[in-house]
Amino acid sequence: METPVRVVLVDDHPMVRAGLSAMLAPFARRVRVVGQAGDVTTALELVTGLSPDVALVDVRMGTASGLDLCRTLAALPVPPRVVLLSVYDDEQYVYEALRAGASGYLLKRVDGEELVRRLEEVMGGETVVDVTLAGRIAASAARLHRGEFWPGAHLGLTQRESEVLSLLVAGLSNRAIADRLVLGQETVKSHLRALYRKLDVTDRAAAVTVALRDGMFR
Amino acid sequence: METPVRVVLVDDHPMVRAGLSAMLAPFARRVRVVGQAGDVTTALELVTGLSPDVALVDVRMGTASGLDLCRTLAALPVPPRVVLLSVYDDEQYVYEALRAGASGYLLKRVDGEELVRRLEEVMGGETVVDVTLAGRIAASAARLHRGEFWPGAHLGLTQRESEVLSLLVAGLSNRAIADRLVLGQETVKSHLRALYRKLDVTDRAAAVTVALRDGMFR
DNA sequence: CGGCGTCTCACCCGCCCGGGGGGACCCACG
DNA sequence: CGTGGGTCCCCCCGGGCGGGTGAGACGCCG
Repeated sequence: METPVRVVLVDDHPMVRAGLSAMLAPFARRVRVVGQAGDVTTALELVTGLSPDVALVDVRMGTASGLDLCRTLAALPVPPRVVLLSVYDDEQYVYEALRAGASGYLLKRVDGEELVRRLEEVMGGETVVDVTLAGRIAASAARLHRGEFWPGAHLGLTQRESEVLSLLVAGLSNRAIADRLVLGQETVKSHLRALYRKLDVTDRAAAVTVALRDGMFR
Repeated sequence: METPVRVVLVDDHPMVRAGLSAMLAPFARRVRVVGQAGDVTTALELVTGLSPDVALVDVRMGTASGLDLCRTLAALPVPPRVVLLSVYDDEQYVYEALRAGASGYLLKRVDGEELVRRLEEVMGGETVVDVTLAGRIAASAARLHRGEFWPGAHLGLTQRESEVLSLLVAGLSNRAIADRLVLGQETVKSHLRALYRKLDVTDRAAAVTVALRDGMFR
């Protein structure tokens, strides 16, 4: 066993910090919490002062974004590895996180043993992503290979229909949709009819309901 | 000092449970954590078996809703007080929570001292709401006193308008809405016009988008 | 080459819907 | 007691929308 991983916790909830500390306490020989911060400024002071191995950062700290902090930390002369913690199991966030320079993206459902193992993996140079997310990312990658990448493809919508639907959800009229997509409104009506048939609805309001409930758009 | 408040923790994140335990540990004489559950079923077993004073429940447990659990617990022969914990500082959730039978709605930013005090207040029969939320809710106290709890009340919708909107989201036509509510469709149109004005939209599709995005209906 | 699906556009029809009036009743509030 | 808001209903009107049908252009695949 090597020297323990030195970790700084960054989260605006005292509760979460206490939870992390408590969870990591039994593994003190492998992971050592050397500091805690509840906001971005003290987090920066702490990291520059202590030069920890890893900063364990919440992605959503009230108003401030953990992603921004991640970028800031990654730009330091002696950057720590940054592992982001989140409750959002959304693929998109993972991409942003890794692009922001994070070495890991874990969900808050992890337990102590798992967390310690992941932190050690990060120290070994690996990039760790929560397993459930990793699975989904793999699945969506597979979909990409099959060519299904626009929202609604799983319902048999064509790309164009998906575009029309997104504007419909945005509240645009047929005329406005036509202008936006540089089409005649008759064309838009054609797409809408196909859309209604595939979504099994009879009007635009119901189509919006189906689309939003399905999670195709936000 | 009376006997300590007996609390059961319900949260799908082991970390949060650990954090709560750690935060409450220094106050063992006032609050005692007698059990922890990571899912709804074990939570039910625990509560029925231990009959705790308070169940401290996360509103958002992965897929399951803490609100549903709250309703279930409130329907038990010997119901515990239920205090919901959340990261969402949205008035609407508070309404739903209280309607679901909760005795409290606290944000996860609370510290140990605060939490202990709140739990004791709950045991005293009070209904506790996070102070920042309480302030905002006080603004609409008049509505609360009149018992206006329907979805959309926070946007100034009347109860009738809310009913119409819900059927609109369900994809019904004006005629169908009128039949369902036993009204003339001219009346429905009246309500819809008021609705469009309040939601700042011009047609039903946009109204559906606003309603669903706001979380008024699912 | 000849289907097949997608995307594009057109014409016609019927009517629901949005927008503008107005007016009735009831009840709470001042 | 007046006033204001909520609920309910009515009229008219024009346009947007849903529904049907048809067709030309393009790319794909067997």
